[in-house]
Amino acid sequence: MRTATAQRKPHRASRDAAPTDTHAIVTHIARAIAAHKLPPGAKLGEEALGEIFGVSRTKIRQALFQLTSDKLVTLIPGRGAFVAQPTVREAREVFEARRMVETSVLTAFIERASTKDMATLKNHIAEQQRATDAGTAQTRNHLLGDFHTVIARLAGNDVMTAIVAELVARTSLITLLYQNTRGASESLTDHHTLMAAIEKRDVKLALQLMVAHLNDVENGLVLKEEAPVVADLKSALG
Amino acid sequence: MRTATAQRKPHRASRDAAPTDTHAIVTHIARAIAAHKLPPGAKLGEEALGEIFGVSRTKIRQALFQLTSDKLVTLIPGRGAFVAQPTVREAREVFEARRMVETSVLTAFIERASTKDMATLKNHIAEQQRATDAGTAQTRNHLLGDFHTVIARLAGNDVMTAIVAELVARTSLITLLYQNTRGASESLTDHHTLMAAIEKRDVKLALQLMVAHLNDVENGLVLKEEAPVVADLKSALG
DNA sequence: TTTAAAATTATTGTATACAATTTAAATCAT
DNA sequence: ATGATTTAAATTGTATACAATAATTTTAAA
Repeated sequence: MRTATAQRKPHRASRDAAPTDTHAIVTHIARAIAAHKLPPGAKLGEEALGEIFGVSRTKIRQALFQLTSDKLVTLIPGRGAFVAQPTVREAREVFEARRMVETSVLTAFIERASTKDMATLKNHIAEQQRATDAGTAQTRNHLLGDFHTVIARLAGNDVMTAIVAELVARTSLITLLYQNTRGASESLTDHHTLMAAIEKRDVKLALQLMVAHLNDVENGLVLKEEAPVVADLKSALG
Repeated sequence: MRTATAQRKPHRASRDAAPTDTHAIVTHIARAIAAHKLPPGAKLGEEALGEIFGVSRTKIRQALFQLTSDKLVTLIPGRGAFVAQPTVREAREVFEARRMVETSVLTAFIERASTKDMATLKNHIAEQQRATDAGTAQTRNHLLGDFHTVIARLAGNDVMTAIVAELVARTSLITLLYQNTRGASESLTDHHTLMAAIEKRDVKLALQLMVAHLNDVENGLVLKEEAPVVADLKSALG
């Protein structure tokens, strides 16, 4: 069945470390990007990543392709993979998309939410508060973004949830590249105010607040084409 | 630098056929699915596809991963790739997502469209008409779906355009799986009526018509869990 | 004959080999 | 020295090798 040629170094079937799967690698890198450990423009060398994750280039490649389709990584043919550097135009489009998508999702949530859903959401805000008071910047930022995804999830539409999640991830890259002058505490305040309107099931007010919130974040950015930032790998992926 | 072992059959650098790139493969398979040549549930064997496209499994694999992230293909670990079979729930969610997303996009289009944009859209409908009168079912269906994507593109937001395009592609899979009883001519009529409202820049009416259109398509489906359909490869990818 | 078990064959998952580029370094001319 | 050319090293793109798993067929038992 197979044309036998010459024997080489044997493939090692059982490994010492865990058999890290592709999804884990994608998540790990995505997290590092969201946590601003890997700045926009950073080179993502395949061999280097393979070494870090104890896996061959094959899997790294898969991960990089997936990240590319998530728009977190840019793949330049023959040159390699880099952490994406969304343009000003793309940044504006992502924010517009969020206004469009999240207003619909929020409406659906308010119309459908059970008392339990409301409690879940309030609880999430409490977590955000705790992380802001006494957590790392990384978890705080993650939770602040995750809030929007959670609303989508509780609205009960997985398709919309995936869309929101992708937009939120892209936003975190954007806010790093165009240093937002707006602090995390302002966002948290927005979330509190928004939650109050949601709980009263005041759709009109809630939509107004959501749009205002997204606008404020966008306006807090310095949306000018910047000189690319660069940095190294090994330190970022602890 | 490299540990030389034994020589094997040489890699053929220059090929006889065109050096088909991954994107072309993705498009080709996606088209075949949209054209209903590859029914939901059909097995997508790697070796077989490689033979068809004259390329190794490596590239086929990449293409299948991409199609999986587009939700047109389902990847079962250890078992292989299959044309996706969206569940009833997923189908409903895709339609809800389209109502949410496309109303926002349509509003933006009407507010921003230049006279030229209007003409472009009208021209697209004329194409749809021609394809319905005297074209293949494949191009007709493609154009009927593409109409929605074109509105997004003309609205000027690439992020939203990508989202709409993905939802439209998934819809074509859904309409096959849950045989829609509604004919193409009805959709075309809807498009004509919608265009009239768009041209008058009557946002309220246009939104009403768009939602009604999407609802009618959804209601034309038999949304019951069906027994899987299956079929072969070679014939589908002419 | 029908079912269960074993052996066989085919397919997927992952690593590696090698060609083609691209990047970096070294050499040479101005 | 500075800039252009050549040479060398590293990196990416693609195919292939082999291991592991799943599907299939064959054989054996009931």
